[in-house]
Amino acid sequence: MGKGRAPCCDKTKVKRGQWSYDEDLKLISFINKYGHENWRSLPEQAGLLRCGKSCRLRWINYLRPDVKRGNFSVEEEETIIKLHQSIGSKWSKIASKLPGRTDNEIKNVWHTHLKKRLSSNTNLNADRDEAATKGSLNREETSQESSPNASMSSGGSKISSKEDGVQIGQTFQYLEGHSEVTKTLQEVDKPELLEISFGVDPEIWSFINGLDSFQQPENSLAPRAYQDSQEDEVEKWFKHLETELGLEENDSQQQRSIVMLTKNHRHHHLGELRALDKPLTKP
DNA sequence: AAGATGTCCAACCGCTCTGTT
DNA sequence: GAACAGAGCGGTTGGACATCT
Repeated sequence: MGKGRAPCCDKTKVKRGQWSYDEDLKLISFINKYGHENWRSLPEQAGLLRCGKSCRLRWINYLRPDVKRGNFSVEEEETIIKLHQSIGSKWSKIASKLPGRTDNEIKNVWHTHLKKRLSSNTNLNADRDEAATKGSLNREETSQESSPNASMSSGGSKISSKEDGVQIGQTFQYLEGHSEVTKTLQEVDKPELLEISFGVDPEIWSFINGLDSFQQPENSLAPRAYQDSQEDEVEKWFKHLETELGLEENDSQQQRSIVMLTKNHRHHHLGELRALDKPLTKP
């Protein structure tokens, strides 16, 4: 045992800010191979210039296969409100009652959405109408076509929409500590996620520009079939990228994880396209 | 069209909790 | 029981994006 408390990391030697796709791939492939027994030593072992805490946060809040993204259903929001009233800002406790949701996400939703709603008006119904018209949280944009439960991949009826390569409901394994955990793939591939911003290496764009028919419409709420065809293209791109990064493996578990990652990331990239509002053309 | 302002969310910070020696 | 390391938690912030003027 050393003396005094060691800093969690050397701030001058770690990268901070937005995670890159490469970093995500490294982290997810490392955790799939070796698990995350020790967050402190993980970054070095995984070849990441990141603080262990940062890796942990990234994994838990974003890369973890069972993390559910997208809309909070009315039921989920009401659960948050009720639990917050009873136990206060115990976000991790609240998160434990909402499968697939992270404490950070719940906290954000509370601070940016639910708190205001409660303070301005205690009438939930009136506020829901307001939220719907304002399109708050940019996730309501598809609310007309989705029932409150439509965005939930757990709790309600099991969604089994077919996705390219993976399907909702598909099970897969990954390591958590020393034990192998089997998880069911939840719906993370939501059109509304196109709004999420993501920092992308400019070189990646030059590669994307080489892809045919990968053009983002002005309206990100494109028909589902259109998005699916785009996703096929992006899938090809990610396969190429994995090869380039030397992350391609025969290990089926890892491949599944990478698919998960790519499915998360492609939304970021699509969102980026939308943000840039630039047509992608062949060089 | 462009600057100002508002909103949202990923990530960081620092503290507390828990397990280990 | 004390001291420490590592993990977890909750508050806060910075930056990207959206909307307003």
